[in-house]
Formats: sequence, structure tokens, C-alpha cells
Amino acid sequence: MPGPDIAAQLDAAERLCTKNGTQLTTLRRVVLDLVLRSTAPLTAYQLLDQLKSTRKSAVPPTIYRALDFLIENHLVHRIERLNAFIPCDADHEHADAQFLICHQCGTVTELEDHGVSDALAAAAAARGFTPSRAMVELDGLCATCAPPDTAPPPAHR
Amino acid sequence: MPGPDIAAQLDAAERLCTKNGTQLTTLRRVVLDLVLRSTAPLTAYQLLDQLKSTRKSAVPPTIYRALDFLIENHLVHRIERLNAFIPCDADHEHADAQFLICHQCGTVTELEDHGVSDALAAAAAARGFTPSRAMVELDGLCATCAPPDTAPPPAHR
DNA sequence: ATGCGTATGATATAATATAGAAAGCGTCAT
DNA sequence: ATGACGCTTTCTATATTATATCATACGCAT
Repeated sequence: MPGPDIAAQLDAAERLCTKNGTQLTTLRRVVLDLVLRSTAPLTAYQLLDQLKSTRKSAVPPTIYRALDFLIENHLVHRIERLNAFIPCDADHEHADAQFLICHQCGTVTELEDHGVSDALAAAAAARGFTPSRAMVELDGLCATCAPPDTAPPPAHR
Repeated sequence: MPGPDIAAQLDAAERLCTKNGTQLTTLRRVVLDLVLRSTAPLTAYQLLDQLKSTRKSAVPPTIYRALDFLIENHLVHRIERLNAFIPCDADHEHADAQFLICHQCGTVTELEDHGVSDALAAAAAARGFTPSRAMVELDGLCATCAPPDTAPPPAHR
């Protein structure tokens, strides 16, 4: 399952950038496309290798600049633990996200859990700390990879 | 203020390792000492440079191995966002920690906030995810660096 | 003394990321 | 139309962070 229509996601990204007054250039669009097509997180150099096949001039700054742009525009997330990148899942207006990293199958799930973000906001506020960006990443085993009786799948919903 | 007695912290570390059946060798002790003396987080190569002055044979694996040991023994934390290391604050039995990184003054504060860890555990459980390690790091401004009316200091306590 | 586990030494290289200068290319005010 | 500006891309070089691999040393139990 190649996921929900990459072309549509690219078009949505285009609209978002227009709205933000930024440009989703061809280069950036190609990089976003590569990120969207992958099931697993990709590193900058994996992306670079792929990019090189269509754009011979590509070098590390090429990909890092494109990724910086995509991250600023909330189209891509950087997973610090992996030094790797995944598409942003969501239509959401980006409060905060949390990531569940399965070290068995390598997939990363994006959450936007208000219980977590509220707890973080409260913990920060209690210390007079003004957060500007949160990084929340859990290593572990996803529902599919975990031994069944260790972690029963979530109640059906 | 050089902080609470580094020698005592080293001795406590020694006892902890003995209890764990691991050895706080001279090399590891020296590296821990370097980490303890710094107010700011130090990168592996900053530590390496300092270590070289007393141990000419030191090379990258030297420092990375020492750090791995110290981290496994809960004596040091790695701050992913900074690729840098700080001493573990605590006597605590290491449930989970969270870190507040001030990008003005560079200090990192370690928390052990149960509101946060409970919220994370709940969020993970709800998706059938079994966490093995949590990374929670907030970038922002500490109470000292934040403009006063943006973030009033915590209620006196 | 031998063998085993753990720690350290030594060399090389891999992987990740940024700096900085210059050229291309629209666009838009004059 | 042109030239000044802003943004993007190119190009070259280098900085920073991290690991692989094999060899050597040391303590200690058999």
C-alpha cells in the first residue's frame, strides 16, 4: 500500500507553501516526493543518493537546504535519534508531535497527543521555562512487533 | 559555584558501579570528572581534547567507549539535540528524564516529571507501543533568560 | 601457565553536517 | 529596458560526529 496518493500530497504541499508565501521549487518538490515514497525514515545521504540519479549536481548542501525548507514548512520531520527524515503525517496545525520509533521494524509513528503536550507545557511552566520546540521520541516496539502478552494491542477502536 | 563537591560525586559513582558489578576505571573516572566539572554540555570531541592533555593515547573510540559506559551506568546523559553530554543529576533510580535546553545560555536542566512520563506511557500504551527508552528534550528559554512578562518565574517554592 | 573476560590502544574510515563565495533568475520600481 | 534586489541553486571545501576492526594488556580463576 503505497499510501494515500502522493500526487495529492504534493499538491497540498504546494498550496500550503503558497499560503505561507514560500516556494515549493522543483528541487524541493522532488525531495519531498522521495521522502513521501519511503515507508521507512531516510537519512540525508540516502536521499542524496536517490536525488543524484535525476540531478547530477546534487551534493550535501543541496539536500540539507531542501530538507531545512521542508521542515520549516512543516512538510517533513527530522527524527533526531535516527538522524533521518519522515514526511509530516498531517493536516494538523502543528502543535507538537511525538514519535514512536520501533527498533524492530524501523517504522516511525507520528502522534499528536495532547495529554503529552499538556504535561510538557505544565512541567516547563512550573520551572519558568519557555519552550520553543519539543522533541519527544520513544524507542521501543510497535504493536505489530511486540510479543503479544507483553503489549496487548490497543482496545479496538 | 563549582557545584556540590565533585570528589563526593565521583565516590558515589564508584559505589554505584561496585553495586552494579561494573568497574569505574581510572579512564572512566577521569572522563566523568571532566563532565562533572563543566557547567555546559560538552561534546565528545571537546571531552577528547581535554582528555588528551593527560592521556596522549586518547582517540575518538576512547572517549566514546567511556561515555557509553557512563551512560549505561546512569552517570551521564546524552543530549541528542546537542550531540553533547551532561552529568546525571540525580540519586534517582532513573525512571525517565526530561531535559530543558536553554538556547540563550546553553544550560540544560534535568527533570524527572511524572506528569510527563505518565502521559507518555499512556500515549504509548494506547497504541500498543512498548517503550524501552524515552527521549524528551525541550528547546527554549530558561527562567533566567526569558523576558520577564513572557514567562514569569515559577510560583515561589 | 593457560584461558577467559574485560578494558584499552591503535589505525582507519564512515556518516553526518556546515561554511562561504559566486552565479542564475525572476520581478518590479524607476 | 535595465539595474537593483531577493531568493535559489551551484560549487568547492571542510568541519563535526561516530564506528569498525584488530591488536595488546591486565586481572583473575582454573
